[in-house]
Amino acid sequence: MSRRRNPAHREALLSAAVEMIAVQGLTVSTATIAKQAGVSAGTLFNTFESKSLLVNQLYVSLKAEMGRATSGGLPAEAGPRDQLRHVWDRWVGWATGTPEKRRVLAQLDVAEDITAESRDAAHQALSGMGELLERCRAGGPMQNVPLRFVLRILSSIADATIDDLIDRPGPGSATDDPRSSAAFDAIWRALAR
Amino acid sequence: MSRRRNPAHREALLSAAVEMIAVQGLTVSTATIAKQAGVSAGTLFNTFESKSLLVNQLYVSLKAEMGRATSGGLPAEAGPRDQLRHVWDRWVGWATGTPEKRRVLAQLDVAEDITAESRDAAHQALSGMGELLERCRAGGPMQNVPLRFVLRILSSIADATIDDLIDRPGPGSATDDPRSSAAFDAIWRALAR
Amino acid sequence: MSRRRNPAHREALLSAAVEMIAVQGLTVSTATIAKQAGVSAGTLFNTFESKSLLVNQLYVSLKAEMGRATSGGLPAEAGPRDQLRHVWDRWVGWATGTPEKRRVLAQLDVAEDITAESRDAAHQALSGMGELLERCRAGGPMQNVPLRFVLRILSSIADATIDDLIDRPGPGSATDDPRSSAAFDAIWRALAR
Amino acid sequence: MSRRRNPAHREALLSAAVEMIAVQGLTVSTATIAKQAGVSAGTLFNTFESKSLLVNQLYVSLKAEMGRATSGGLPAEAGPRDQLRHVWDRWVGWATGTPEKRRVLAQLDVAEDITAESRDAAHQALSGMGELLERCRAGGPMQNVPLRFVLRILSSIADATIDDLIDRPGPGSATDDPRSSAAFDAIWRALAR
DNA sequence: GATGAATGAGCGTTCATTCAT
DNA sequence: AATGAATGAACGCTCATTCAT
Repeated sequence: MSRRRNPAHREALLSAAVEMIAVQGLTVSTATIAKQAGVSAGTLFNTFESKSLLVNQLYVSLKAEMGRATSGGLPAEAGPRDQLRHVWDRWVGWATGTPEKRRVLAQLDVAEDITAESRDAAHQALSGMGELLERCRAGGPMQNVPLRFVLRILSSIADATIDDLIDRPGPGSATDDPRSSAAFDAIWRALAR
Repeated sequence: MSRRRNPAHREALLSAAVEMIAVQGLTVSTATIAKQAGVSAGTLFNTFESKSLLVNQLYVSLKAEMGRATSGGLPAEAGPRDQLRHVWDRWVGWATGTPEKRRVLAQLDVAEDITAESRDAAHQALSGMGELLERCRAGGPMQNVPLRFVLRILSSIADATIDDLIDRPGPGSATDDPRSSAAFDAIWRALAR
Repeated sequence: MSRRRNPAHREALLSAAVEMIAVQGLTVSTATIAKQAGVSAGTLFNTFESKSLLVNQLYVSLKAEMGRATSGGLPAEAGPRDQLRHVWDRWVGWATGTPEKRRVLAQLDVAEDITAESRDAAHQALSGMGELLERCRAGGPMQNVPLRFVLRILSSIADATIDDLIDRPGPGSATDDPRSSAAFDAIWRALAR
Repeated sequence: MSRRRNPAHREALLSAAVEMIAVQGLTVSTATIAKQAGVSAGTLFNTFESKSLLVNQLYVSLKAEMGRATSGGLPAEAGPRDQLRHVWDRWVGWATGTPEKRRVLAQLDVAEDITAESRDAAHQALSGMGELLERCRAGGPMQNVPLRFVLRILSSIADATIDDLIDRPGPGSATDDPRSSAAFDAIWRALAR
């Protein structure tokens, strides 16, 4: 008999994990996650095999969601700056819109038991940005360091900006906040000729 | 006269905590830390009262060490750029020189049970940079966002740079690595007029 | 369908607690109780939530058992003296028949972490005797002190008698032991007109 | 070199033990007792060798104190009833006057690690009452049970009376409380012809 | 002798995981 | 497949006792 896992369980458990990890950290018990998801302790392990695997898949899944949220609707006609700004706005918008997920990702980024494979898979999520970034830095001061490094710097600035916007929300939308614009300008000045 | 408290224990425990947290994460057992420090389980609790307090004091102490490593020997005569570069080089040099401590700080930065008081104390560590940063951004594009935000961006770039240098060590010293210079240039372009 | 909670565990744990507390006192470890009950350490806490709760429920349960053992089969037609003697015989018979339970009750009676609620619940166990006692003392020398006080005196005499019968068992049945009769006579003379 | 134990330590530790056991039960730590006594943890063990020994000596010492408090000033000319009443009043007076000591004795009476030797020594404390009790019961209904048993019954009534007077203090002095008189009358009726 | 830091066995409790139902 | 009771290793922490000072 094949174990047909109920896909609704998978989603419910991942959502529950986000909610509970956001509040209690990675030390939440599997029992707490299962209860929040409305399934039994056993079902969690039928669905994910181990807590570690659940956490790894959550990591990949959140990064993928972030990639998806960030990449759509790119204005094809626009120049690189406007395109990057578009990505930036979507990035900031998504993350400040789901602070729990951002919070969880911040924990997973430094978590011990996220495997190298998961980290690789997660990096794919932003790989769509690679080509754009390449165009942005062409001829600029960061043209001679690895693209991976540029992406890392960019991500760190994005995360810092997002965390500041979450910790100290401004009066308007996060995307229009002066901090978001200032950070984007900084990036652009750092990258472009 | 009573047996005197061995002052080396405190340092030994903090060092052991760095070593073991770097490898196993914050979930290392107090028994493991004590054993690594060469003292008994009881002595850990004589010295720190709780694991949480040990971790908090470790956080404050590492941040303070980082602050000290970063702040000394500033060339008084030099302009802001050279001064900031001086700080940058020391920062990168210290963190790449003690990758375990950097790794532990990355975990503590997002840890659940670091108290607000500890975070405040930790922020003092970089406060010496505040005035310098103020001079660097004067008249520049980041003059209108909170200094705290600028510091946050700066720190995130430093951490990203350091982590990349640690993950993929270059052939020479970290300070002379092109990534370090590129990141510093990026910061300077982001900050200054 | 889930695995069903084994209802025998609760009884096994309470029995094991009686056996081990009788021998080692209230400081027995939960591990010892669980092992004696033939269940795992975890099951003890699935069943009772804390050691303190186990101990409280044991107290209430032993008092209730004592109440039940004491109260049945009262000869309705008989006079107060014969009725009280009936209760007395059952009381002495039950307690000397399960010296471990008597021993445990003696410890729980003075235990620090028996709650007021548990003590209240326990008092209900002897409340059935209240009315009978009221009839016994009517017009007698103890008619003007609180009934609670009379019950306390009566209980203390019973316990002292039982403890002596347990410590120094006589040749025959405890109920027929001259000490039991002497103590009952003492009570009757103390109470009745 | 002989270990001259400072006798002041002994008294201070026994007093501290009474105070702390009365509040926290027999599980008080030796450190707590030592601190309350104003001596170091080490001195407690220089003075008593083990916690168990401290507790045993405390038991014997409290019983002895009770015996002394109870026995003095017996009116030589008086009849047995008045003499017993004299003892009774002193007993109730002493115990209600030092409720902490009574509380501690109640715990020690059922404690696991009070040795048989300590219990024997403790019984000596009331042995002075033996002869008086013998005279009181002569020709009475309790003349044919062991004196030890009579003493046990008497003690249990005294303790029950004292505990009730402590738990629910009356308006006047404990000795004049109707419960004290009622209990004494009960004893007298139980004992005497 | 007095001190109190050091010790380590032992505690109550948790929780990832298993498995009978 | 789904359940949740059962498991037992592991945890943070305590405390009677020892021993260097």
